[in-house]
Amino acid sequence: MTSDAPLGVFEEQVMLGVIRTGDEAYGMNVRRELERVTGREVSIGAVYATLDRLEAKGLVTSRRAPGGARRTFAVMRPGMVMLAETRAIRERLWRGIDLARLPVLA
Amino acid sequence: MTSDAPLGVFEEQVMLGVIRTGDEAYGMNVRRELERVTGREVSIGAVYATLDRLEAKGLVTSRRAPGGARRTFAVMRPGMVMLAETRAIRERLWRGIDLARLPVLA
DNA sequence: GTAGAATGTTCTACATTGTAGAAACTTTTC
DNA sequence: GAAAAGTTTCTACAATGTAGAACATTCTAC
Repeated sequence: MTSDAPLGVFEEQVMLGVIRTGDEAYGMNVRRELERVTGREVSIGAVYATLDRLEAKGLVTSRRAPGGARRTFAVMRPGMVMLAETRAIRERLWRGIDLARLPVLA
Repeated sequence: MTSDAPLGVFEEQVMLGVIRTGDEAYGMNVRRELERVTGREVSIGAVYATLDRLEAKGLVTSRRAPGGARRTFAVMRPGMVMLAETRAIRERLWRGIDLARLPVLA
């Protein structure tokens, strides 16, 4: 149940971007969605490199409409599991921490 | 308000580990806390390498009790800010996503 | 007080992930 | 059918993740 090798932060973001854009999840669109939601610039190269790596790991699939230019992606079950695990672990680490009530140095 | 360069996942974990262990936040202890909470093995080298990088970025400080062996760490204000930002962005990306109700391929 | 065990830190080396941007390819528009 | 717009691929490098052995310090028992 606990597949090893944690997701990197950008990997997680990209997967979430794919899920968020649903049917329309091709590279450029994922990029746009990520920029929209995070408010940060995302280079297109970064998106594809990450998508390719996720696909190589079997967390994501891609297909291209016959004779089409766009390559659309979808998150596969193992990807979902990874996302869930990643989140659960983080949840536990954050539990009980309230940054606002914390003594700070400098 | 939005300092650039996102935190890596292990960087975030280590900072949370430092916060969690409070006064007792020296390397070995942070490691133990991380293993306890995440349920995964963490190599001590990884912890220190990360701690050193975080210190180099000014997100964390360390000091050693005079003539003591242990080096204890604490998260500094910029580190807190980073943690908060990292979390906020992720929150936005996850908002509205429910992994349980999602069509999956394979 | 000293040898050995236990605890803790540093160092080195390499694997994986993050990132940018130009090149190449497709589709659309005129 | 050529230029423009949109999309993907490729290449190269930077930053982060990771392991483990070497080294230093403290503790314990004698």
